[in-house]
Amino acid sequence: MEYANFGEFISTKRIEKKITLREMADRLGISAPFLTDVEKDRRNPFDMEKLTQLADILQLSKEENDQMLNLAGKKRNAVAPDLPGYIMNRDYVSAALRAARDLDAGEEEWNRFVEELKNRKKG
Amino acid sequence: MEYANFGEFISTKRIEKKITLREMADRLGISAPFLTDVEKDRRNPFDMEKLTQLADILQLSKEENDQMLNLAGKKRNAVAPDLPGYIMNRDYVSAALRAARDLDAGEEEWNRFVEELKNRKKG
DNA sequence: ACTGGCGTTAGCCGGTAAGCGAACGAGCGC
DNA sequence: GCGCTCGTTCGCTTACCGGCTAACGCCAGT
Repeated sequence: MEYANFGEFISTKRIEKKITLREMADRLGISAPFLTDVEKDRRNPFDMEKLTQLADILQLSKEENDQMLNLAGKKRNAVAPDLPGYIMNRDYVSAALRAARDLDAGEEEWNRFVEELKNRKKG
Repeated sequence: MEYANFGEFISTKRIEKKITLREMADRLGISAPFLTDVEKDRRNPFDMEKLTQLADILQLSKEENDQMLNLAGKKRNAVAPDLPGYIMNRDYVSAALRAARDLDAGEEEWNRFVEELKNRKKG
């Protein structure tokens, strides 16, 4: 499924699960007005803590969760909020990203990297 | 060289180059008090535009520049500010980062990725 | 002793974001 | 018609952050 933004995503998922807006707000520990604003894309997505709760409440699959995180990042015009923690303080990751950027690595090259990782970890 | 934080880095480099604080502030288009605060690590590092100017003023090598960007990121508790632009809107990069995280990829694996990239682009 | 440059301090301002309570309008069951 | 639930709007408070001006204390030179 395609979603225009983070708010639309969580709104759709919430309604699918037949959860009321006020109930979800309660479960997240926020007010209903705040939640409706986020769903309507008038506020920024939540912080990671609430995003984690959200994934639990909405029972998201890993794919859906990744999608949600990406949408959360895009609205903030930043990287998905689960990634900085991994990149930060791993200077070799930063260095690799710069190398990939400077060498114009494309999608296939990144995918090949992932495949090799999987093979190596499995074998 | 090791630097405790971004401010210490730019302060050290500035003094090495025998540039006065007020002069550097002028060149960056900011006030001297603001600059001193940043050097003393009491304010956040600059935005990318000023970081680029800074690299030019201080005549940083690529390695020094990367180091500066990493330090700028750490102070903000975020990824180095040159990277989000590359990661964002490249969902395959986000996906690869998550895969690497979940598979516990180590430094050697990331470095191998970079080496392969270099070989492929060169050959 | 005076000046001038240097880094620094203190305090202020404007913008933006998180988050809330009060109150509202629409729909529905009785 | 009444009352309830639901989503929503309005306006407010609080906090942080970028950036500034004014003014300070410290030397070095004259």
